[in-house]
Amino acid sequence: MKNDYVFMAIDQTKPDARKNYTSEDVAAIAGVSQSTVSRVFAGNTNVSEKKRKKILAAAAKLDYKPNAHARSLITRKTMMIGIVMRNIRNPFYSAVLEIFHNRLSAKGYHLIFINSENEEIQESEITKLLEYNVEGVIITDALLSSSASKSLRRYGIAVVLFNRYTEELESSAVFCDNYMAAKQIATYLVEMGHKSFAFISGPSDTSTTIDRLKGFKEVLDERKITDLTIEPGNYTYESGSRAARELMTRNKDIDCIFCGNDIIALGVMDAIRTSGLRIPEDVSVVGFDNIRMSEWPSYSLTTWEQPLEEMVDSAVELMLKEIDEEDTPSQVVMMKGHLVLRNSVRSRR
Amino acid sequence: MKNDYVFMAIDQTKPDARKNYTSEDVAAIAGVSQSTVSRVFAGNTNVSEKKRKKILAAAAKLDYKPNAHARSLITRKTMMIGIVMRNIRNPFYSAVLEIFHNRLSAKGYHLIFINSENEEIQESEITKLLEYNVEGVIITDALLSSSASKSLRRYGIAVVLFNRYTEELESSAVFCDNYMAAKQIATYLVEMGHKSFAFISGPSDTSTTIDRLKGFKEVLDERKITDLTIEPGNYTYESGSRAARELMTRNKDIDCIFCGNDIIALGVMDAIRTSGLRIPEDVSVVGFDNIRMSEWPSYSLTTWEQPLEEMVDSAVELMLKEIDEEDTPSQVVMMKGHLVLRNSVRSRR
DNA sequence: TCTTTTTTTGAATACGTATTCAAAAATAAA
DNA sequence: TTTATTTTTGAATACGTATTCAAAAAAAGA
Repeated sequence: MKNDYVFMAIDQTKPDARKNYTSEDVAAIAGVSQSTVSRVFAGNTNVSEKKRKKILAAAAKLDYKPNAHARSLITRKTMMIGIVMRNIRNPFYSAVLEIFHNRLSAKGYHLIFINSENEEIQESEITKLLEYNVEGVIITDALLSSSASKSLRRYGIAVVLFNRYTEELESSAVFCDNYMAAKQIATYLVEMGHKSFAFISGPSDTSTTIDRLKGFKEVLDERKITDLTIEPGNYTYESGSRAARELMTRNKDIDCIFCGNDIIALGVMDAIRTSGLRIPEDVSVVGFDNIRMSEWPSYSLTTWEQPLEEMVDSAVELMLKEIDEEDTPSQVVMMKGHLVLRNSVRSRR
Repeated sequence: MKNDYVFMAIDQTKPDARKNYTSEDVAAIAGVSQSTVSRVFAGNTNVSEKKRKKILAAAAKLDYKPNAHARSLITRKTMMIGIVMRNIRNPFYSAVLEIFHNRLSAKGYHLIFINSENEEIQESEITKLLEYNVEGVIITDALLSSSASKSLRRYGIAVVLFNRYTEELESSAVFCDNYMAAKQIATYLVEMGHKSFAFISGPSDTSTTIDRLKGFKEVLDERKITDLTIEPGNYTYESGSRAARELMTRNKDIDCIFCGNDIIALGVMDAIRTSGLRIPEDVSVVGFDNIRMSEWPSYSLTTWEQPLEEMVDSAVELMLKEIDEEDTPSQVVMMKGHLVLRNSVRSRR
């Protein structure tokens, strides 16, 4: 009963579902050969103005549109790019998708969207992309299985990892300097007088988590601070609040928490406040990403801004270069970003 | 200086970028004809087990994958569906995208993702989809221009509107019964003793906004309540907080706000709290959608749940039916959903 | 005017697959 | 065994475009 369907049939006379018109049909009407029609639509200049006019008129009459599959069969250009995303529900990646789409569609490319749950994209998930002859594949927040990577390389398909990095795959990548960022965050927290530290990670085998933890720990080690609790998470709100509850029941003294990303941080803040503690008075929280929500007054989260647009621009640039030029070596671009100070951290001095 | 690039060239010897193997190559190795190879990969049963084995072995050796474009050229099935979305940054629609992908990819379809800023999708935005011969187009949170709609119909492409509806376009649609939902919400607020009402709308020409406002107003009219302020918004957080500030400077007495969607409601709540008022003690707030954030303790928003999964399932069902069957009349499915009570509304009795 | 050069054009072909149709092979029936 | 029937196979073709190549037309030069 909860969700009743209400069907209303609309009487609709469909126009006779005719076969799609082809360049041949246009040619017949315009009184030219198929070749000439093709030349017009391929942007070839060697067509007399008179015939071009005629052809365009005929095409308009039929609402003719060239068949992209037939075209790509012969040009070997599909103008399609696969984008494989994990975590599309994370606002950071919604934004990533939007920006990638805007940039690439401006260049005439089309995106085949693939959502994956896997930390490591399997070959089966991309064989469809191979069958469609995409010219490139963008992978966000995930890695490729080595067989998938090999397959892509075999087919000569450009690959760019976004926000992940691994030496083994030998593919291009764009990401933030997570190591340096974490060092800077740790330094900031130490200098604000914090004594007892916690880090809530993403999946422990991701480069982002590894680098962020490494940088964070290194600074504490330098200062001979040993009071660091590491709590596992998986880059979701729920894992953040779970981790925070866990921390609070086990260790009452923690005075600052560095979260693997913003969405974790929001979960952490909500859980801490629910337990009756205040932020930043009792506990300081720092995130990573600077998603839009982090500046909402309910959170006002101090966080690390990843230069999203520049990162995407850079990834697109790498991708197009790999597509256009024959033997581009894979490149890695690391960006800095910067700390955004808000109200989730307080000095403890 | 802010975002320095750090380039590291990785020396990488690409395997000789060879031409893709074709069914002909596989046939040569397996010692059969191209036709037989094709039969194996098209799932045709009339192939002897012996040759099938040989062919699969040869294909595996070459890492052969059939060319989807050549295939679709002849079968007239592309297994591609276009999904045109507005507002992908709204968590509601991120979820929509994820679910559509999961359902459709399970059925073997691939999504071409298109992001649009427009309330009304223009023909130019979908000509690419036509060129690629997508078998269907899903439009979320937007409508089609009449020429775009005509073009799709001309090409015999299935169209399903998601969360929007218009009689003019004569296309299938799936959406919530916004009118009834709004009536129920209004009734609830009235019965909780509220006296001074506000509605923050989406774009004023969208069916969702029109229906929600209509239902809401109708209930107030029935009860002879005239104290209703309508504030324009555009289904974003910012428009929500702006509208709330506007309301509060103009009208101090408002004791409840019905928001066009959840993301508006979050903006409203933050703005109200920032001004020093409390929710629900001073003002009640109701949203629409039941996105995940609405249950976060910082908000705990009372809202209308749209049965997301069922809606997508239904849209997929309509789409597949239109694709498979020749002359399906367009259908409209309206779902109910239900009110989710949380802590953003208080009784004023 | 005629010749040479350049531009425009169409016929033919290739892209990589699925499918038709008739021949060949295998199987069943007699 | 021979004949009838079914299954498997390959040659040929179609899908709709871009491109090559040679011929035709137009323009430029003499």
